[in-house]
Amino acid sequence: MAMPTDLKLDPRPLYAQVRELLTRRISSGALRPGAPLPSELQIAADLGVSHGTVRKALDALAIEGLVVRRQGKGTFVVEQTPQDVHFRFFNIYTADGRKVIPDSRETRIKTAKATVVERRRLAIDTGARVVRLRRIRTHGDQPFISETIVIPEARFPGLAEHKTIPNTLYDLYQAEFGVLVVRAEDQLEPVVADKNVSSQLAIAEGAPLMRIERVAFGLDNCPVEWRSSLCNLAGLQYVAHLGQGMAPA
Amino acid sequence: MAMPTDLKLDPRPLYAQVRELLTRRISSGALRPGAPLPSELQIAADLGVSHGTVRKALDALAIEGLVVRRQGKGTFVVEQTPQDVHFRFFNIYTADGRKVIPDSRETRIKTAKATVVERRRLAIDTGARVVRLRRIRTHGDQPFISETIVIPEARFPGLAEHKTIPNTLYDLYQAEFGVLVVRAEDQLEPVVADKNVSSQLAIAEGAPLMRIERVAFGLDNCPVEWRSSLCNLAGLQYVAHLGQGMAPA
DNA sequence: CAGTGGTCTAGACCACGCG
DNA sequence: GCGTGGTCTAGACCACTGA
Repeated sequence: MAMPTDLKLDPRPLYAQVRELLTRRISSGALRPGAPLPSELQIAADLGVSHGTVRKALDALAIEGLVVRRQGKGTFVVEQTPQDVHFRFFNIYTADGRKVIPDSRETRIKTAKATVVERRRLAIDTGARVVRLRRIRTHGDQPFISETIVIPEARFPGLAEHKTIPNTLYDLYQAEFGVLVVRAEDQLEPVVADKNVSSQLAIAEGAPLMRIERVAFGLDNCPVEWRSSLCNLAGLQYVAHLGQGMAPA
Repeated sequence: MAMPTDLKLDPRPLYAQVRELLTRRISSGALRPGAPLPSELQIAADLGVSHGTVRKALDALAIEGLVVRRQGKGTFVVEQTPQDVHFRFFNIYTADGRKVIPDSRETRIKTAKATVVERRRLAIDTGARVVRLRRIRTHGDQPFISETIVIPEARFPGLAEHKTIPNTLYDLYQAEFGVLVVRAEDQLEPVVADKNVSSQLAIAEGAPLMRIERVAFGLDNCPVEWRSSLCNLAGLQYVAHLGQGMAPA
């Protein structure tokens, strides 16, 4: 709770320093998912800054989705539920605008040395090992996505030995490994089904598929997952929102 | 500048009322694109609220992209340039991560009574007329997108008579018609090229294409444009960002 | 230099959740 | 009733812009 390297020699605004300090406490695991942060007045007193400065830092964390504020109760480290994950990171809708809720089957896990592509996508070193997870996702019992998920073994020790893997992964990442996914980038490309995937998804060769490649980022802004999916949308649609809260890079 | 219906009977927070009042002044055209807003202290004095309250309202408008703040100079109504539009609303990248800068050719314009689909997408009434704009977009002289753009004639009177149509439209919408696009929703779907589009884009029938349908929304949160594009991405990628917020310090 | 937005403070009161 | 976050005020000082 005490002052770390003390304040005024840092040229950045105070609220930015407070924000970063709290971010570190969360990413380090000192504040667990679901845990309450100290109250605004408490933090202000601890750090020797004013109420308003702490508020500005907490508001920023709330906007980033790192923290949840509840009037009358307190401020809590976000605890991703399968519903949260699905709401924030799943973008496929039916023609009448309802979100698709997929299931998973035939999940297989292996570990291996990372390939060149995997190392580049995940920004990891030569020789590092990864966990590869392959599965088929279904919508109303129809298989429609074949996906491969790759994560660095160093961040997820022991995941490959898990007996059962849940349908949504990001809540598992947070609860079991303290890895909070806050942002992701999808790259989309239309392709035609080859022989291999057409048998997996029970469709004709040459049918149009959507290839989605995603890199997901953690609190430290480093990649924590790469996944590549082939989707037989067949009347479903991938929906992207543009223009809200984007700032020039 | 005087107080309109006066403040305290409105149950909403003061800053929200200030924000809405300024939004109305912009969308009504009382404040033109590029025009300076009154200074924070001026607005505070005019409305009889404090500096901080005005600031909170202006910060919100800046985040929404409605307004641009420049330290030492003032706060200005956003003036969309072709570069802004391209940055915020164009999502196609080359394999090595550079944004594609397309050109347009063969632009054709007609007006007509809106079809059922157009009426639903644009939320306009039976019998309303629309302007339809068709064009081919190119990347390095290669045609790669065939698109149809539909806008309600009521919001864009006389656009159909324009001799020349620029490459980016949203800056034209704002400068000529006072329509500011602040948000859009893209629906993506992989398809295969039929005979018609394959000749337009000089590709083989059956080649994989990306179909992108977009509805763009104005300041009043109503749809102002519907566009449907068929894209021969051919190694290019559509990129979508998920989860809010950018990099920690 | 005066005027603008950006940061920070200290304190007030309100609205909510819960015992 | 008490502690929480949510709103609002009044005033201070800094950093930047441009005449």
